Amino acid sequence: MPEPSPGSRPAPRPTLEAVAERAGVSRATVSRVVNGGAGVRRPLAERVRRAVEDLGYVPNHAARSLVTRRTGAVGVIIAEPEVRIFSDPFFSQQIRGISRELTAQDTQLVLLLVDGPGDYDRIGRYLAGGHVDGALAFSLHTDDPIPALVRRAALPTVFGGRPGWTAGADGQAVPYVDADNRGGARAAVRYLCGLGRRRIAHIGGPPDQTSATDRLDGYRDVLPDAEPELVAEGAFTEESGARAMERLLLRCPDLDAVFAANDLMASGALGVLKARGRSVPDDVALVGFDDIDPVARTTDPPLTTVRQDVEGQGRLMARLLLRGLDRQREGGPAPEPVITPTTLVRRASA
Amino acid sequence: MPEPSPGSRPAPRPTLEAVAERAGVSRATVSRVVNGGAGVRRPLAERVRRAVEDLGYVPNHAARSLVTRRTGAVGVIIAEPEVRIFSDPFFSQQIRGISRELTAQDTQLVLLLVDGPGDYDRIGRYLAGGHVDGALAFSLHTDDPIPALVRRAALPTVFGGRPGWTAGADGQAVPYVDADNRGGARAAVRYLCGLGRRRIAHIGGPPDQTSATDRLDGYRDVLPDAEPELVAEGAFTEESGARAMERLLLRCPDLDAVFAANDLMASGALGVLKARGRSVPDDVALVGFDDIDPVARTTDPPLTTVRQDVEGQGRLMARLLLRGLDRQREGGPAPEPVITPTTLVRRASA
DNA sequence: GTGAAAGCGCTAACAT
DNA sequence: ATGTTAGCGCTTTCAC
Repeated sequence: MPEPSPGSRPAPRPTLEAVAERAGVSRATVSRVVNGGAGVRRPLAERVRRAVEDLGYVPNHAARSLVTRRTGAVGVIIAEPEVRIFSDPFFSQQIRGISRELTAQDTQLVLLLVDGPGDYDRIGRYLAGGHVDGALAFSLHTDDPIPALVRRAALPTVFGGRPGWTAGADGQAVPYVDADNRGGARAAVRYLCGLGRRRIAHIGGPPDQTSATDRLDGYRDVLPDAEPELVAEGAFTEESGARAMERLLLRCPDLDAVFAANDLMASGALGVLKARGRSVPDDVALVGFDDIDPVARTTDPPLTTVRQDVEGQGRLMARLLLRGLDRQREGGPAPEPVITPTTLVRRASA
Repeated sequence: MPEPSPGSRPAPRPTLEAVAERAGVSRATVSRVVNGGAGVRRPLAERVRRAVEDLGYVPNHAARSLVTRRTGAVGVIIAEPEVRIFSDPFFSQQIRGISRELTAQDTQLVLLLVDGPGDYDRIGRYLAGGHVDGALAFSLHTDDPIPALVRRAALPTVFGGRPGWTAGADGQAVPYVDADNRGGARAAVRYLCGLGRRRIAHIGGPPDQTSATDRLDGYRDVLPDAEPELVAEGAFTEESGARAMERLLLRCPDLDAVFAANDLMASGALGVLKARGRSVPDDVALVGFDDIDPVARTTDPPLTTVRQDVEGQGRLMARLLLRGLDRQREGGPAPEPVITPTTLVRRASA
């Protein structure tokens, strides 16, 4: 029986050579056909394709990589502070977007989880080791060691979210994809103004994340004269939003609107508002940010919020990197940052 | 200035050859040193190591892979029905465990997200393409196409969770890692019995997942004569647990205990019980399964539940695969399944 | 348009 | 213990 018995070695995969022989052509011709078939006459190409099919030929990636000097893989770095990413729908969507785009470009996604401070070393070596053609990283905090790593590895990298340090040490622009946080915040606050609200508070995120500071900046763009008491700092968690809301209520009992820097905090704030007997949106109008999937539409009332296309951002990150690879290979410039638009989604909370 | 100007090509990486020349030895010797240095005299090895250091030599992975026929990477397949995995703490922990183990073994994690039925084809080609040495897959449903793929690709694979089909088409055992679902369920139900409960109901998971059927089997092991009315089917979601609880209450108003096949459903059931005025644990004792992180300890009352070490399972999957790789390479047998123990965690709900 | 030939950087026999 | 040598499977000039 030709059935491989449990103890037999795996069958050796057919090589270009084998295909060439079967098709009665040279290896070079097969190679051309396999790689798009440019410059090969139809009948020949057909014969080759048939031979490939018959033999079940699959190109050997290592051999190809050895000569092309491309791995066809990119690393996605997920740093320690973000280990929870997988529980965060935000990241999961972004990864999904990245995966979609990479897949479409026949590029592999190598997941690099940073699992502790000691891991940065390992990741750095890996990146420098030429295992991947480029990297994607999420730059959440200003003191992240990742940027230095990829810089040292001289590896093309695109960041998700505007990095805290805007330019590299050598003045090169750092490529990143980010939502228009500032513009979205402006839209939210303007909307509240348009509703006739006069005492508009803000619950901000942690000041070491640009998404938080950018949204705060947007708030200030519209309300440059807002009293400092109207701004409370949270940590992007529901709990922290609740605490911030309590402080705000204490400091400014007369507030009539709140713009929270994300939906989670908005949800926390909503709970406190209701518990304190303030009706939303009648007494206090509430706007969030992100339009995060279950949260924003399942609160009571559902949240008016600023939507950003997270999956699209992921796709964009991958696309930017892949485009940049070809260019940088030729010594071209790194790709420019991309800011994706946001839209205000009206629901019942404002 | 030796600083690479923005328009310069990336510096070519030093090769074995360069190191050999600098150290005044042959390529073979350098190779030996780089790969552990067995059989090379101290002083020589030292000289080589210094040269490696000086030149910043990093082995070319493609070249090595070409000759060793190992890629040093494994694919982690995540199928469409589980796209939410990233929001599921269960999977995120498992991935973390996998990542930890692979990292420790210097093996890369290539993430393969199946993004639709059409993707199975692509994944199949990829797996057959020799890009990875093995695969890790989660076999949630009985009709999953993944098993067929890896089988066709003749790729060593370890499953997370017992697959629905216990043996391969050729009678080979399928390697997997799973919690002792049946034993854990038995422990839970026995515990309820020990509490003096006499009408113990069960909320089961979807019957096409072995984790659900195994837990049901465990329940039946202890209560072989339980009336069918005491068993309701859920879908492992909080909502489905609530619905199942409602049905149970209708059919068996006199029940005094519930064993739910996971914590999410237990949480849903808890809500219904409280809404119906049944106090937990006084009127109805409740036990869950998984000890899922925020859920089990934050319900009111906190859940008594069956804990499984999910991260450990992930690590085990990776370890099993890597060990199996070496063996199977020599035509050895696939690794045996591993069942990890569960422990009953007593909290306030039972 | 097609083929011949020269490597890509490395490991593993095989010599010594 | 170390060096020599022959490829691994592929792409890519360069002739024809």
